[in-house]
Amino acid sequence: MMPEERRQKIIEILYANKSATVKNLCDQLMASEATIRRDLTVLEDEEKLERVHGGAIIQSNVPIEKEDTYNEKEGVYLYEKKQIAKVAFSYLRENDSIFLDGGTTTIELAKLIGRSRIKINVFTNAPHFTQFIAGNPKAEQFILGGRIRNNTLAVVGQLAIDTIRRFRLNKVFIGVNAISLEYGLTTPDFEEAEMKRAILEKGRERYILADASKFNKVALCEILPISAVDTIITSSLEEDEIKEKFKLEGVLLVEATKKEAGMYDYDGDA
Amino acid sequence: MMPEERRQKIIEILYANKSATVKNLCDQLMASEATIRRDLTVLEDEEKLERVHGGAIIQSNVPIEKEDTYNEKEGVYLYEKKQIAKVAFSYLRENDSIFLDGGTTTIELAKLIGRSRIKINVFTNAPHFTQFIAGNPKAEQFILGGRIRNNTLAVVGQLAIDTIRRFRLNKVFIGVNAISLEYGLTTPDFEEAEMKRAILEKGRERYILADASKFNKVALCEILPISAVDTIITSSLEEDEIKEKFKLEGVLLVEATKKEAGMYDYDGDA
DNA sequence: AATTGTATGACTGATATTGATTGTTTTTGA
DNA sequence: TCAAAAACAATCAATATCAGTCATACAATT
Repeated sequence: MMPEERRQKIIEILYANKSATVKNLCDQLMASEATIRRDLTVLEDEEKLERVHGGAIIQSNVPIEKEDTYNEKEGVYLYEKKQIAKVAFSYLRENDSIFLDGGTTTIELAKLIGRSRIKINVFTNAPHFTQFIAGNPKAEQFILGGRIRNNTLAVVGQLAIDTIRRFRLNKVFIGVNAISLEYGLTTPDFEEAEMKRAILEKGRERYILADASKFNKVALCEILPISAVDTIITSSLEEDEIKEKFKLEGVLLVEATKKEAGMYDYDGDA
Repeated sequence: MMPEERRQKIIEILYANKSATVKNLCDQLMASEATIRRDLTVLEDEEKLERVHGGAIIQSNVPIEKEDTYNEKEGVYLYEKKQIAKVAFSYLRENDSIFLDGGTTTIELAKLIGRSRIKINVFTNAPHFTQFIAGNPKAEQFILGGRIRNNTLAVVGQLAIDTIRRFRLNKVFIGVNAISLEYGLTTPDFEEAEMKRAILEKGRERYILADASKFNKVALCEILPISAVDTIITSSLEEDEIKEKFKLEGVLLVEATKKEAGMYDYDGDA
């Protein structure tokens, strides 16, 4: 078994049981204690679990605020996300009806909308976005109802999917965890995948917001193939080769650090 | 069982039963008294419980974080709201299904739930509450869908009212702007009044959270008469006369700064 | 073929956890 | 108030778990 594969299984076991001992994991994964301990160390560094004496426990307690301040320390990714959000904002027009999917990139777009005075209807499945968007008195907000996943704070479930089908959306903006030419758009959680698919199917213009780190990755749950979206907004990619391949799929790849025709600039408090 | 796992279970047992003896915990967790005592010492250092001779009780006086700066304009009322929220929290039990109405008092209750580990289902029409409640991994959250009023950030409208009717709620907690014996509960916005009425009609136990400044006031839109609620939790009122009149209407008036039977004390030095 | 890098498991001294035992403190009830 | 009972803290030895080191295995690269 490959190391990554084994670590993925550790996470799965932890999500199922909330905790696991080292011995336990050894038996299930046919690995030595040393290997399991090394895996746990790696996964703890990635903040995917919490080590305790004897094993590990899952800490599904990941408030968005914490994540935000974490990224703020990281710096570089937050900057990229802000750049991507600016480009996405430049695609908005007065009287658009848009959908904003939950995520750390789309939240930057929500903040931009909240600081602007654009007249717009915003649907979202991310309850915590509303306080940012509310800063713009000309924005009308709608939230999907349903159960909330505590770690991403996104609404998921059948009620939400049923509701989204009742609206006509002009533009939809979705964040994903992984983009691959072969496997399309994928994300780790099944219910979120269902939700994102339903949203994409309702949008007339479909935008994916994803920084460069998301490319050529695959997560557990399939959303849709690449061809199901119109535009991917990302931070700058090194390889031109990748861009060409996306063009062949009928997808426009926009890089945040370069200007494209048809965009107008948005500059914070202008 | 791993130490951390066992300590989490201790917290769970305490939330379910409000208190536990050392012997009791020994039996449930198959550990010696020495081990349990050590666990209790650790958990007390982490301020997750309070040790007493013979065992431990829950002590939900959670560390106050920076959030005060956000609400600083509220000033003296914020203290009253926190006190009211603490009393409201003391009415919660494991596996309750509650509704939390949007408002500046109920948000303090949301924060308490988020910092606790009580197992509870929370329905709300206030999207911005979700990030607080998400701090508690054992809380399941549901949000009503619909249009959001930008000034209160509460979901209103027919879709939300239709949705709330599909659920059975154990306890509902509502904030109001004005309470009057003659005119009942009133609030300035028509749609919010509709919403609050729908919620109150669904609740088995109905609690109103209102500080003393809300009494003997009338706002534009009628919600329901006083008799439609079971308990009003408020800060201390000067006049005993008022309390008597509420009692005649079949409403229990609880003052946050005084102790009442049936409440468990969760702030030792209050 | 030699080298580099990574992954793995075995080993070892260090650290943490546990239950028993002891003597001390607190509670209880006459 | 006093004495018995209960609960407690401190200590110790046995056990479990941990982190670090080393040698081996294997694949990719030189």
